[in-house]
Amino acid sequence: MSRVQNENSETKPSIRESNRTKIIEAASKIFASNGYTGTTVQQIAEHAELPKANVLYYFKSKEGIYGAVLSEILSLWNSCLDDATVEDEPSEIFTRYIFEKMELSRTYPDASKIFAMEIIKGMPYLSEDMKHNMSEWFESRVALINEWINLGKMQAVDPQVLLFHIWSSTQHYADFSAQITSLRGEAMTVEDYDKASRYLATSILAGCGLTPKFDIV
Amino acid sequence: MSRVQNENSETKPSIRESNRTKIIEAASKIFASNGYTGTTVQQIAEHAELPKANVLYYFKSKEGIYGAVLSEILSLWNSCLDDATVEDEPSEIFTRYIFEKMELSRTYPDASKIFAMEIIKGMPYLSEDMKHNMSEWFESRVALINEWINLGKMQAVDPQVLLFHIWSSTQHYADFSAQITSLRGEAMTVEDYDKASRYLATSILAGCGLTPKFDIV
DNA sequence: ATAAAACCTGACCAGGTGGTCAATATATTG
DNA sequence: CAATATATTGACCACCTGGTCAGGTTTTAT
Repeated sequence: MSRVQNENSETKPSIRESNRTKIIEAASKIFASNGYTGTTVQQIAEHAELPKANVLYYFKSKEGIYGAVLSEILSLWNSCLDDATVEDEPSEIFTRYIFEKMELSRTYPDASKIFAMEIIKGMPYLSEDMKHNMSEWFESRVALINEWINLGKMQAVDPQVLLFHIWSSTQHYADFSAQITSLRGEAMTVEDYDKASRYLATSILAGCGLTPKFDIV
Repeated sequence: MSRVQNENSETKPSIRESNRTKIIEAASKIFASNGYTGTTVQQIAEHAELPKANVLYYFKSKEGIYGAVLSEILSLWNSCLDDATVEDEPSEIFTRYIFEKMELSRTYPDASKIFAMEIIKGMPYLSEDMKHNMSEWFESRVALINEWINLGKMQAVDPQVLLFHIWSSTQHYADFSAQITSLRGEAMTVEDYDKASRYLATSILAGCGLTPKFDIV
């Protein structure tokens, strides 16, 4: 009974977990704006308000910190698309998915940036395990979309290209926020995100011969 | 007679320019896959087949090399959208622009990657000059699109959001090529790029109430 | 030919980096 | 209250990095 907030199976009280999350949060910010090699353990330590040696006590190495950050990020990547089925309406699922991805970009821009840089550099630290999970997820979603197409629920578009389209256009608002803010002259507000989401949903769904269902988001 | 290959106005023979471009080309590759801080001058020197001290003879500093690479990249960024006018048909211009951006992603993926990382990190090295140029270009294109809208040549979509959409969905194929190859199981061919370009043009133009003009690309 | 300019490069250095370690302090447990 | 596990930390080090420089070679100009 009680003690619910622990996602881990271990019953370790807290100080360990508390410090580890403090470090991971600090590291995420710095990795996002400095990149992996541009980040020093000293910087992470200062941001976490811990001595450097203490940081290295919880994570044996800088690479260990980075790995923890990466896997933390991937655990965020769950979405409504995960448990969509053939019975669902693609227009609803895609609309919701686009809004979800946009909300993720708005709420966790650092996570998106770190992931983006990792991929741009050729995924040097992404474990085979993570790649495998990504591949499985991707294949199953491609299969699902193909079923929708065969059922005549949407136009015949290449499912892979469609997924890339959704990812790129939504993640862009996190990854390129500096440029967007610079060009617009001001940062994106929640309303701006909503407008952009509606536009993206309209355009992307139109490319599938669908009309977005805004009432459900 | 002969000596045509010099793009610069100076009549300096060649050795200087030849070595500088050798260095910049080598640096582009390494910056793209290692990032700024992840790249060492030694690596650039080896790739350019020059001793390190010789590299530092042509560029005073690592930052100098990076700056040269960045400005080289921005000089690639010219496109058909630059000299489009109100008289032009938006469907033609956008179709051509999307195909151009995709061709750029396919042909110069390293340039796109370096630029993407620079922006993700918050544009720390982009000169005020370059930012200013980008802003001017952006504002004038936004104004042009607004004119098209006022003339009823296309649906009323936010021009800023539209441009971000085009950039993100096309540059994705350069920046995230590692992920794309990994998920597809094979690299994108020229035909794959063409298919994806057609799809993107269809979807993005549909979002503006337009139909792409494939015959002109 | 000769002087001047441009080019080349091995050797070197000061500063910063990730990571270790031994000593100490704190918390947990029986 | 031990005693044992966990947590904390300053000091330290081997290594790597960007950058310098003096002395050399080659090219160009007169």
